Amino acid sequence: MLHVDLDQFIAAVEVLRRPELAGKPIIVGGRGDPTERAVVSTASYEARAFGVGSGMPLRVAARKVPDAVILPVDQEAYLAASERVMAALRAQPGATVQVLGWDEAFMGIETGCPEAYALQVQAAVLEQTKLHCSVGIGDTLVRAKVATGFGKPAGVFRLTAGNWLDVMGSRPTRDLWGVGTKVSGRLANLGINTVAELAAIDPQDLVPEFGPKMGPWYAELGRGDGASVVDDTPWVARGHSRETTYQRDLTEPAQVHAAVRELASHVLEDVAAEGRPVVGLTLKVRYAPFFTKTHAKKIPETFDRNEVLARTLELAAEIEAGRAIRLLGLRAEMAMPEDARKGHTPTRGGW
DNA sequence: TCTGGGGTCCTAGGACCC
DNA sequence: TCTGGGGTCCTAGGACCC
Repeated sequence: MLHVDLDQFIAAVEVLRRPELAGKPIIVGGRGDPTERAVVSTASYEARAFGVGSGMPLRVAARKVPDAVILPVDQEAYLAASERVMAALRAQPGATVQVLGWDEAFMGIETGCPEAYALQVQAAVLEQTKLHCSVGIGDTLVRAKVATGFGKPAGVFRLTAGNWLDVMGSRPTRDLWGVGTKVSGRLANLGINTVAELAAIDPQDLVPEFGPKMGPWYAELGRGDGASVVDDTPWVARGHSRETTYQRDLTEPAQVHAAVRELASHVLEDVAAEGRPVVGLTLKVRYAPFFTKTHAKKIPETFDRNEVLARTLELAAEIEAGRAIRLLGLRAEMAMPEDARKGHTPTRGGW
């Protein structure tokens, strides 16, 4: 299968509508104001050369690249561009397309020459959207996904059982898709530092540290093994959430109350659009400077606005009085349709 | 340097039941 | 009087991804 990933997608979309920005260091984040609390969504390659990356505080990024063009996030524009890209992928002969996010997808295909097919995909995407992408080829989803990183920018790379360890074996476990800083640290404590070392481990040996599911899954990841089926079943959201980071911390009870109501009304709109009952609520509170606490509540199936709002306010009552609040988030979990797929995908994450 | 906003899934521990 | 063993549900929190 193939994994297709657009190159510096958000920055590229911005350049499309403002061609004079081509070749400049572009940073997209928040409302485009580096004095606000916000982080970088995407930086162009020119900005990345200065050490700017996704997730970095906008303020810090602006300091690193004084000449950067800093732009606000425009989700509608990226979504529209994304839909054109996905349409181009779906139009490819014999392709099953599984969308992973705005700017990436798996493609299941039958072909004698995947490299030729990949070049064809790149040409089609470029022709129909004016955007460049990189393509990974693999015999599992994990290998295809990891391969794309070696193809960037605008290239093609193939990873299979045959060359996986040659390419990845000496790399740190952190380079694997699904291993972050925490897990790589815990693996290091077990004496496992490289992908090759992880690949050699008996899956059962990781159960005491990571549990019955994740332990064996990490071992599989080290080998690059796992699912190899591209699934184009339409995605069904498990829930919806809204979060707001306040530019100034909330300190007054009345402010908190108003903020919770605001949040709840947004979440209710999102849920209403799906037409499925709410079965659980989670209120997330970040007390300044960085302590996060969640309050969760299962609720009887209900669509009812007032019911959900009342339950949200019950949760809000658990907020500690007198503490400065930097962020509030509310997540509503929805009842799943009977036939919705569950646990098919090989990793966690927002798709 | 000081940390967005949208998601998914897993685990541990306590409550409760038989 | 002291306490098995299994199950489910719920809450809280963690980790990761884009």
